Amino acid sequence: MGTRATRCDAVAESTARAGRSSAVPGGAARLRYHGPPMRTAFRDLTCGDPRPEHVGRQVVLSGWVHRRRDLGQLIFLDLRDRYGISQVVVDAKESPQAHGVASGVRSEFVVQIRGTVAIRLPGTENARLATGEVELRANGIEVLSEAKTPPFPINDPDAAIDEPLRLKYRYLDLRREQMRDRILLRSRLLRAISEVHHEHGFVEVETPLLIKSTPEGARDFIVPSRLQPGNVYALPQSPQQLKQILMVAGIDRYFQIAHCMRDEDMRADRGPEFSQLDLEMSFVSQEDVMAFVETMVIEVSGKVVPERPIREIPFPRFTFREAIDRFGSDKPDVRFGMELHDLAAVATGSGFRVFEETFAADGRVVGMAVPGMGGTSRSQIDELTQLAKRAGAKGLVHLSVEADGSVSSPIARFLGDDRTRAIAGEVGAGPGALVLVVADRDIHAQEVLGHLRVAIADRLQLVTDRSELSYTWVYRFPMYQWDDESRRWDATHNPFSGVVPEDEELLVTTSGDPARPDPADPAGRALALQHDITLNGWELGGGSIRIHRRELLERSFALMGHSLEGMYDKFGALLRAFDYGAPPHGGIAIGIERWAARLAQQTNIREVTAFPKTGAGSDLMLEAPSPSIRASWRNWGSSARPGQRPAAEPRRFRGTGQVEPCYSASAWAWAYGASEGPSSATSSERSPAGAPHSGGGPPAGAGGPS
RNA sequence: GGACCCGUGGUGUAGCGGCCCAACAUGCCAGCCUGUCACGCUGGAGAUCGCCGGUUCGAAUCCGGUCGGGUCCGCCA
Repeated sequence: MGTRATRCDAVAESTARAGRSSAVPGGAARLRYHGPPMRTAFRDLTCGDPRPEHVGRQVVLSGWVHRRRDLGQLIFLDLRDRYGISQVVVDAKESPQAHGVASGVRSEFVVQIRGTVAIRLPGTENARLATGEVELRANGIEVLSEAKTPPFPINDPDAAIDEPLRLKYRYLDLRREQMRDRILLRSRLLRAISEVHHEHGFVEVETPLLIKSTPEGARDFIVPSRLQPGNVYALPQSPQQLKQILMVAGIDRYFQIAHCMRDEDMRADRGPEFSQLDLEMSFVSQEDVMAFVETMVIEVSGKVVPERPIREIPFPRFTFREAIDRFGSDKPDVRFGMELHDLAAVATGSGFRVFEETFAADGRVVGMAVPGMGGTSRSQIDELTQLAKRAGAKGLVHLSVEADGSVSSPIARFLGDDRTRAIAGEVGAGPGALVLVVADRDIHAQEVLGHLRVAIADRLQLVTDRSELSYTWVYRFPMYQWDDESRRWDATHNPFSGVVPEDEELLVTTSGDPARPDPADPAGRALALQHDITLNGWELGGGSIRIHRRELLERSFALMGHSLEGMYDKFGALLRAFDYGAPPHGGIAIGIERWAARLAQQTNIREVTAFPKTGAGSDLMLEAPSPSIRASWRNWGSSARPGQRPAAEPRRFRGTGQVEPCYSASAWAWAYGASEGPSSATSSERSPAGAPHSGGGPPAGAGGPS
């Protein structure tokens, strides 16, 4: 091949370069790029390369015009590529050709510049550029591509830009420094994950994207089958069943960066499609899984963001109960205090109706001290109350501890001074503190306060070291939760989660009748061998040790009101696989977007996603979803033909004049109607990052946004 | 499905019943300028204030609806 010689040259160059760099072991040279050579037909160096060592060399650079400073006979061009920025000096006296071209060049033009690397005049060095000691004295410029004026500044890192604009012109947004850095960070994350897993003997296996629909859990994205008109595939919500089957296949240690899709509403930390680090191990205890994952997470963090310290190793572990009781969340942010306190001891028998009714209904009264907020104004209290109500509270009680230690509160006249003081004491409120109290049903009361805890910490900026990585484990989740509406037990995680050994008896001994679920069934108290990992108050991922024994699995399904036939209908492949010798196994799934976002100190996964979708699921750049699919209907078979056609209604976009299609609810009703009726069980790993969704979803026929 | 917030020259904002056929910054265009690095200076073009309807003598401004975007609840583990 003609490329052969070039490649050999390239390798030689690479070796020479690496040799130079390693002459400064561990020094500044480590920060420089010295991977594969960037020398190509269009350039000798990248825009991040030029250094004093290149002085005197005639080189060619190619890149985008970052900025132009035209001083008349002298023009400065900042040339940019993803490696950095180099200053080019164009002197009319030195090169009339270059000067002529440079006068006509504009921002974001792509140009190729030939010139000599020169040391900068004394006093004109730019310490803010890695290449700032030198400059390229141009003696020839060629415009490779002209460019329109961009719709927003590429060269201003501080510019606030309209979100839809960024998404529509994502290729321009990605040219910006911060976005480039985040994409590079995500790339390093993926690479580190791959390296660490291979080092630990994991096998990378890809699983299919066209799989079987499992209507419970999150809504599936559906793909019609052309070869089997009327039948549909589902896109995976996670490779849960497949990875367990891989364990039965003897793979022993599996990992994959898996693409997952869930047709549910978005949040800042989840979207309709996302990537997860999916892994599974055989012949392991929960301790084995947690130990490996912890090691892996520490190694990966060190490779991706070596400058960021991990707050605590080993990672703090909380049972679900402890996390809820102390932090009001199953993803506790432990970087600041303000822990919750149960007030049963001091609030019982107070005569205050709200408290009394709560206790009578087996609810909880919990409180939290906010240091320094004692003098909070009425309007701020109202704001907090609004926050609490939006989090689902019925109300918010507050007490103020004055500077002299006396306690005042609107409800002091109901509680009496002693009791009021006792509450302040119980939550550890010192002088000047504000005490917030919520009374509600168990877990809910804590979660409301937990919500306030995080919001207040955010406002008061209680996290002092934002660079810290604070990982925690949360485990011993309840296996099931009773759903009052559907009158049955639901898997808290997924139906294959194992039960802690001491609770196995609860499952085996009770007489669950699938036809009549019982909220008092002692099996409902069972705790799962489930483990979630969190980072800085976000759930990164979750997993479990699986049930690999048939009888326990059947019992578990029965508790949730599912028949054996129902199990086979949905999980036949896995259950049949279990008949042929399943090793004990377990694993975890970690959301790549959430991890990358936290590592990049971002609060929204869009910031670490190259091409994200909006809250309504649109891709503003590709203009997807589009109505062109209408032409494919004929291929989807007569049984799939909708009664009413899903109207793809054109919507006009602000400022674009483009037509944005969207599907009406009838399209979804149709798509889901084409699949079979409701059924049971989810296949998804619990809360895998990017964008999870699942759980007692609507019956298949009713799916879809209404 | 629900709540809240946002939408004004290319971009970011100000204006929130008449003083606004809309102001500022930046960008853009033109001219001048040989050491700039957010270059500087001079001049210029550019918006009927997302869209529709209503209230009013009068609407960017108030009200209703709608579209788009964001955050949160539900949903999703």
